[in-house]
Amino acid sequence: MTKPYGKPGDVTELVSSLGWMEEDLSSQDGDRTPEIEGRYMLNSRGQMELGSEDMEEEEGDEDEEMGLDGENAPKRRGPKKKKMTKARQERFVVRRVKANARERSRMHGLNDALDSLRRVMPCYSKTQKLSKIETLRLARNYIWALSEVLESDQSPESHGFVEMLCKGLSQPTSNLVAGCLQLGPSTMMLNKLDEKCGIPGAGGQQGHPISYPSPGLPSPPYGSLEASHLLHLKGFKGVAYENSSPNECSSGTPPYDGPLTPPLSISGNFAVKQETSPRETERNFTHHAAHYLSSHPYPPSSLVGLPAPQVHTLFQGSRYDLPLDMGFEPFAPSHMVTSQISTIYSE
DNA sequence: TAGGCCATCTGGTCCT
DNA sequence: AGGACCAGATGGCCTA
Repeated sequence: MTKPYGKPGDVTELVSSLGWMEEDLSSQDGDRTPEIEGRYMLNSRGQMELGSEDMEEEEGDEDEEMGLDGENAPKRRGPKKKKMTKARQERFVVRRVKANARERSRMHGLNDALDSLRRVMPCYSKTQKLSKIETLRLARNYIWALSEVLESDQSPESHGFVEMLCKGLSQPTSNLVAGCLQLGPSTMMLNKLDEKCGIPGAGGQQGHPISYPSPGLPSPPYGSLEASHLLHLKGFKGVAYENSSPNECSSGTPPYDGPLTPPLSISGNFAVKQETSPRETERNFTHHAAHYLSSHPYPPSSLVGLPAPQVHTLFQGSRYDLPLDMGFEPFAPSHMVTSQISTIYSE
C-alpha cells in the first residue's frame, strides 16, 4: 500500500485553520523544523486527507457516494466503516500529533542514551561524533576487550586488545581509535571529573586546569603504539566476528588528526584519584578492604555479586569509601568491584 | 552526484 | 483507549 505522503509544510495551514496544536508545535526543537503532520493534506474539497486507514475510509465512502463501485472495483467486505466526520478527523490528527511528539521524545531519549554511551567509550570526541552504529560496535568491542583483559593475561597495550577494539569498525572509526591511542591519558578522566564536580560545559575538549596522571591499571605510555601497527588487523585470532571484513581497520588512511579524546585505557571508565599509581591504588584498596571487611557488621561475602552501585552505597556509608579509593565509578562493572572484594575476602 | 547518516512521520502491533 | 515500541519511508545535510 502506498502511503499518501503529502508535502511538509501543509501542517502550518492545517493547524492554523483548525486553531489547535499550538502547544505541540511550540514544544518542538528549535534547530530543526519537524515535518510535523506535513503528510496531512487538504483534498480538493478542502478537507483533510489522512493516513492510509482513514484515507481508505474516505475513499470508500466517496466511491459509494459517487457510484464508482461497479464491476471493476471489488466490493468491500466486512462491516461498513464509519464515515469520517470532521470531529473524527480532528481527533485523528490530534492523536497523530501527540504520537509524533511522543515518538520524537522517545528517539531523543534513545539518542541521549547513545550519547552517554559515547562518552564512556575509549574514543569520545564532541567534534567527531561516532555514528550510532559505530558507537554500538565500539561498545561491543570494548566490553569484549575488557573481558579478555580480565579473564586472560591479555594486556590492554597489546595488539590483541587494539585489534579487538577495532574489529568490525569502519576505517574512520579505526583511525579515531588509533588517534586516541597515540594520545597520552588526559581528557577522559578530566571529563569524568568535571561531570562529577558538576562543572557546566565540561566534559569535552575545552580542557580543565587539572592535571591527571595516568589512570590505574595499564601503565603508560599509551601512545607508544604505532597507528600503522594498530590498524593492521589481518590475521586476528580472536573471536570470529561476522561483521568484520578485510578492509576494516586496515592501514593506508591518513591518521585521525582531529580533537582527540580519552586515552585508551582499561581503567578509562573509572575515575582514579590522581597521583596514585596502580600499585598504590591496589595497596590502598587491600588495606581499606581488609579494614572494612574486618569491621563491617555483615558478612563481606554478601558483597560479592552485588551490583556495583550497591557496593558503592555500602562503602560510601563507611568512613573508608573503599571503591572510591579504588577508583570505581558507580557504573563500574560489578565484577570489577566484587571480584576484588572476593579476592581479598578469600585471602 | 552518490552514498552515509540522521530526524521525523507514520501505521502496525502489543501491552496496560 | 492510549502509550510504547518498531520498522519502513522520506527528505535534508554532509562528504568523498
